[in-house]
Amino acid sequence: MDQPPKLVTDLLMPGREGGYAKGYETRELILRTALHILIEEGYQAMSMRRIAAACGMRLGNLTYHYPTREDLVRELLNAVISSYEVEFAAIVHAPGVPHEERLARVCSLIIEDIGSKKTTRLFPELWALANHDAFVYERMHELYDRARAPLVEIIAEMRPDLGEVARFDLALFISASMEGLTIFAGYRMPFAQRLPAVEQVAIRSFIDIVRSYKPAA
Amino acid sequence: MDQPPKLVTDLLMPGREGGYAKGYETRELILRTALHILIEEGYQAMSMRRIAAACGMRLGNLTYHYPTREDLVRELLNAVISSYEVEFAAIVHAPGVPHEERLARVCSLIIEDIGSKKTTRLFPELWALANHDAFVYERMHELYDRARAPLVEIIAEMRPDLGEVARFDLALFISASMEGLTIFAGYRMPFAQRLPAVEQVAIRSFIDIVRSYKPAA
DNA sequence: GCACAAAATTGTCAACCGTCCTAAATTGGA
DNA sequence: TCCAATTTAGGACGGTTGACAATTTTGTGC
Repeated sequence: MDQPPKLVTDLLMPGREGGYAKGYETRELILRTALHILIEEGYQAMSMRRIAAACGMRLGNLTYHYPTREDLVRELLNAVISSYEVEFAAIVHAPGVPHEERLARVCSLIIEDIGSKKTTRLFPELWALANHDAFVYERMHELYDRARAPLVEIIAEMRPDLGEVARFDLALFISASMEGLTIFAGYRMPFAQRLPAVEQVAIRSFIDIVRSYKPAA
Repeated sequence: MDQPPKLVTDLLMPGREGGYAKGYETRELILRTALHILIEEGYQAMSMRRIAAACGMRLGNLTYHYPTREDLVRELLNAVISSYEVEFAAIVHAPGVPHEERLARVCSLIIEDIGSKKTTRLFPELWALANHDAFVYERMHELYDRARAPLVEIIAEMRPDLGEVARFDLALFISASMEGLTIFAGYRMPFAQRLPAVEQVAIRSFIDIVRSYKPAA
């Protein structure tokens, strides 16, 4: 009742090479549990002992699979971000649909995702971590590059007259606008109720600016 | 060289009642140092010992002024947010200036602030904390309420035909759009260089949507 | 079912954390 | 100047953290 059933896998781990099947399942359990703690209680609550306990295993076993906390965080980040990446890769094309409608659909998907508990909780943690951790910074912005790609593509079709830089600036603005909604209208945020309405405002605004934008002389 | 001289006080402490002047200065040093660590190294690095050491004082002394870490965090948050609140309160009025120009100026100020190191580093920390700390959540959204007020006011003047809800949705979208820029074009973010250009896109977009918005029937 | 790699257990380590307490030094006002 | 209020020093407590080593149990391919 707290959250509708998830539509996408929220964790995408690299295939296993060697090792037992049990070990792979255990690592999956570990990352899934770690993500759960991260979402529910935040980054600092996600300690090795806390994860191990929540998995019903001993600390030594956890450190067997992930020798250091940094190893675990890296793997978790890779798995989580990979799942977003395949999601974005899937929504790129919709042949026969007008450009503006495609823009609206892509934005709608992203904004609805922002309303989910996972995204509302996870990304602010990443934003904070990225400011003090080069690996998180790198990996996170890699994800955003891929998320922006469909926008750049659609904008290019709507405005072939624009230069690449101007198209990019538009996509950047649109992407940033949507991310900003997280804090105000994300899951259990004070204006979560307004998310559908603001989504309409946003999409109208995005279509307008892409249609009418004239780069500075 | 790392940052231009700050234009506003970045800390606003409540006036002292009783007590010596020395103590007030010490508390100010403590909060200023804590803020510095928070910005440079993140929330979890901001430990009592770390703060005390950076202040050149003993732990016992720090705990005299702020008995618990929670006390310190509360005071720090109040001081930091208060300084933003006076900043916003100051930019409300500009008589004789056209509405659209006023909207542009307010947004310009906010976006330029987003480009500062302090804001780029501080707010993502707040966003993450707010998800797991009721006090931070409350205080932060209180700040955003005040930051949105000037926008609502200007929108009301530009669009007296709109209902309150529609005006609010517009202001919410505009506010969220700007905050979202933090992650992409804030201080030392990958597209910090594009901030001035995106600012122009944003402001044009905001003016357009406020001018043309028609609420759903 | 055997042998061996993989997985899981158990216990220890130094480092750090927030909190608390007492004694000394300093300060500011009468 | 003197005294009380305030500030600082210094240490100790219990608890948590990440990392590590030695050991036992388990799973799988042969």
